[in-house]
Amino acid sequence: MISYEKLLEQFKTLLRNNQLKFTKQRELILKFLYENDAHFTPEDIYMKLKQHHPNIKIGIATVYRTLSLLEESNIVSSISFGSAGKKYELGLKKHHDHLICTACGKIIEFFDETIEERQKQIAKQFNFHMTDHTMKIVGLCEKCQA
Amino acid sequence: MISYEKLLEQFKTLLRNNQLKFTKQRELILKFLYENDAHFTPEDIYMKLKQHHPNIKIGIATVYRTLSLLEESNIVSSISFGSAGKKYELGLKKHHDHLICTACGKIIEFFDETIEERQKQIAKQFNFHMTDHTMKIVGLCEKCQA
DNA sequence: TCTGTTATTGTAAAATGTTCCATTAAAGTA
DNA sequence: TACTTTAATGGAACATTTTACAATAACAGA
Ligand SMILES: [Mn+2]
Ligand SMILES: [Mn+2]
Ligand SMILES: [Zn+2]
Ligand SMILES: [Zn+2]
Repeated sequence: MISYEKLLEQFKTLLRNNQLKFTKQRELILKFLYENDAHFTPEDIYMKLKQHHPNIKIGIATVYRTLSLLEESNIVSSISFGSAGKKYELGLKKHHDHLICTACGKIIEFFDETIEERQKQIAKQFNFHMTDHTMKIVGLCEKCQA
Repeated sequence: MISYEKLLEQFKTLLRNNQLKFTKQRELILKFLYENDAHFTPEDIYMKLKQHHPNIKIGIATVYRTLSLLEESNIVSSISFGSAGKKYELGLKKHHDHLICTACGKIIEFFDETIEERQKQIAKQFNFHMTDHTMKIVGLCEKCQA
């Protein structure tokens, strides 16, 4: 797993290469996701940051904007639910897909080489240049079946 | 492919079995999706219906509600995009997944037995009761690569 | 460190999507 | 058909997400 310092350098380089600026707000959001290995809505992140950093001013719009930027830059990834909206997580872990429980909202992560390989073949078959893919298995987790 | 009359009967039966009512608005939306084999946003459908049926009153809220109902009833299915929101299509076709071009919005449909089978195995492995699954391959279509 | 340029910010407004509620319409019964 | 019950509707209120804009902070160069 990459260290936070390395990640920060990587982010700063990315910003510099695109004539973008490194701000307190952007750093806070990146750090929050680095330190909290779970899936969060923009609102989740906004509330937590306001609470833990009352001295630093931050607006909800900036959270939305920064998450979009981080996602475009492939630093975070998102999944969306039927109702609960979009949730973000740091995308540093090896690529994975999700099982989502519709009853309790639990998210299980998995990786399957066979599926990954098949996706590449399908893209090729349609002369499609794949830049990303997502797969969600929706249903009931073990507990919620009871 | 099922005829519209059969589909309508199926829908009416479903409504009856759930003490729901068959309304002009619900019929219009179902018919629109039956007659137009593509992917539409709720706004798309709302505009088209207002335009082609100026005599029948319909509200945007009803379109959202009806699409949700139809999706829960497994009559339509939806895919969501990065920006363009959620798009709906009639779910009568054999289950399939999607390739989405980020440049022109083109949607290609595909079905892959290997992936379907693997998904079942993964759900089983996590003692997960799968009720649905979606997979999206995002990238550039043949044309947009040029 | 000071200064000039420009991207980023927070706030407010706009746009999109969801929920509430009083009115209307569907559907069953006589 | 007339009557009764109850679900569905449109419009407005509300919530969430995106955008516009003027003020501000980052950063490069002197
Ligand atoms: Mn994940
Ligand atoms: Mn489709
Ligand atoms: Zn669960
Ligand atoms: Zn394309």
